[in-house]
Amino acid sequence: MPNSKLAKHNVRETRAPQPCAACSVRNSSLCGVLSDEEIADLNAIAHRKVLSPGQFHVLEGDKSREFANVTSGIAKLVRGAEDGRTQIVGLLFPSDFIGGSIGDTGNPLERQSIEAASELELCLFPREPFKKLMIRYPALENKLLERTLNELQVARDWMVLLGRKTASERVATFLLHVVNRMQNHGCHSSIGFELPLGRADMADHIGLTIETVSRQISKLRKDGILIMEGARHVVDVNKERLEERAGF
Amino acid sequence: MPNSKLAKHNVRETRAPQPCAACSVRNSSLCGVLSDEEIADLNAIAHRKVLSPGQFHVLEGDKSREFANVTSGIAKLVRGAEDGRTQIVGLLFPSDFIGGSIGDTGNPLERQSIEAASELELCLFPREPFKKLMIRYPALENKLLERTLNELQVARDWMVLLGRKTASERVATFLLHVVNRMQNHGCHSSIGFELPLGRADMADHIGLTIETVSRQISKLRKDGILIMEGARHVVDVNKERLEERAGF
DNA sequence: ACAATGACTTGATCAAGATCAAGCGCCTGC
DNA sequence: GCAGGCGCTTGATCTTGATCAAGTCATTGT
Repeated sequence: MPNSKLAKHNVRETRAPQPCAACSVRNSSLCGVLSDEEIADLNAIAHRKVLSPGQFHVLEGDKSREFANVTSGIAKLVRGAEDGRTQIVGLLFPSDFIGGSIGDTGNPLERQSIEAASELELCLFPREPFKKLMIRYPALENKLLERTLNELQVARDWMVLLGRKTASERVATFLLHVVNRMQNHGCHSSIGFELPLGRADMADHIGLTIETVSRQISKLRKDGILIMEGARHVVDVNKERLEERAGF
Repeated sequence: MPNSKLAKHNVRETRAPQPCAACSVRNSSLCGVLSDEEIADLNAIAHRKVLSPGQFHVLEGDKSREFANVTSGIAKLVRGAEDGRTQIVGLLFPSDFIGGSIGDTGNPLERQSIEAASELELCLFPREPFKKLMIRYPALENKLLERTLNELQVARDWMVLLGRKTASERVATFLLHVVNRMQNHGCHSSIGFELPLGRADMADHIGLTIETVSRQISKLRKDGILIMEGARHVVDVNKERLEERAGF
């Protein structure tokens, strides 16, 4: 496991080192709508990037903005302020796509970036070539629209959490989300799973402080709803009781 | 001005009473990407609906879900819980489009609806015919994608507000949004404008209580940043000072 | 082995905003 | 004109979660 000082120097970036055929999210990602012949065009414009935990991939600035697929690992979509306050506006799991905003009139204030929460692999597509491919393959654009509309629903669900839920509801809701996504991606073996975020990141995602998150998790453990070994490894969860606590 | 009991009975619904040519948002809405000939196809599937303040247009249930354009008035996108807690996840101004989620696998929990904040006119498009038109006119789908990506950005901005901003920052941010949108839509004469939401709705949009919103507005008035006549009519705002208070 | 560091936990205290409680002004209907 | 209701304001008090402050535990470097 690389330490963080070392990590800053080992970003690797490669151009299409292997065909999409070998990609672990070939079918579950956006790419799933393209045939093996069609996907060659996508492969031609793609390049991969590997990030270590804590490293950033910046989405700001409209000159070099790219679309991206998460091919492995977990990423945080982060928005920050100068004064240190930050908000994680989304988690990205393998097969998730990052669309950014498509318009060329993008405002410069879009201070949003992707931060690796684990060892992370991205498949990047430069903006303009990708847009041309969407014109050529309408199914691609259609799938992106469908996913974006879904993301909008998810973002609005989160607005309800941030605007109206209590601390214990927030933590329960967050854990449910993680458990569900982990199960969908097969990262959830019978021996449990690792929480993708530490306490500080959870706090930044659900709009609380580290201490409040910690206390709420302790309470869930005392109440037997959550069984853990150490601070990150979840052994078991009682989803029914968690759903009760999540409210709504 | 109809009282709310009367209002419940005068929903009017008509099928394409007049061509899109006469529509006040013909060019600023999604429809702007279609030529006069092409728009006839859209007109053929459209029907209009007029709502009085407080009336709902439900978006739940995947059988009859429709896409919609706001042609005049202002609407609230509302998500609610059984226990009375409610969150306004967006405001809709003339020319805004309501996409909902496009997938046919829509979850039934999508308890979201549109509530008229003023006299409101919607132009509704049944789901399936509209999707067919998007296939026929790719520019339509492209424009919808562009708008949806923008809405996602806006929703995530709001997540930062709800997760990390203080009460006074929230109120200032909200007022800035309203002023800017009002100016864009020409609803902002030199004699000022009416706030589109009452205190309770503002509270539900920015995640506060009525009382806190009221106190913050009183403070802005005392500080001379906001000049009002009565509780709803804004005579003038100092945008620079409001931006300072909005933070970030 | 041992200091140092960083992630987490726990307790004590504080404060921002919620809740409770009047009261005001305005409109509406009788 | 007047009672009633509604939306808003303002004040007093309370609560939730933030802040401040140790302390634990595991890991890492010397």
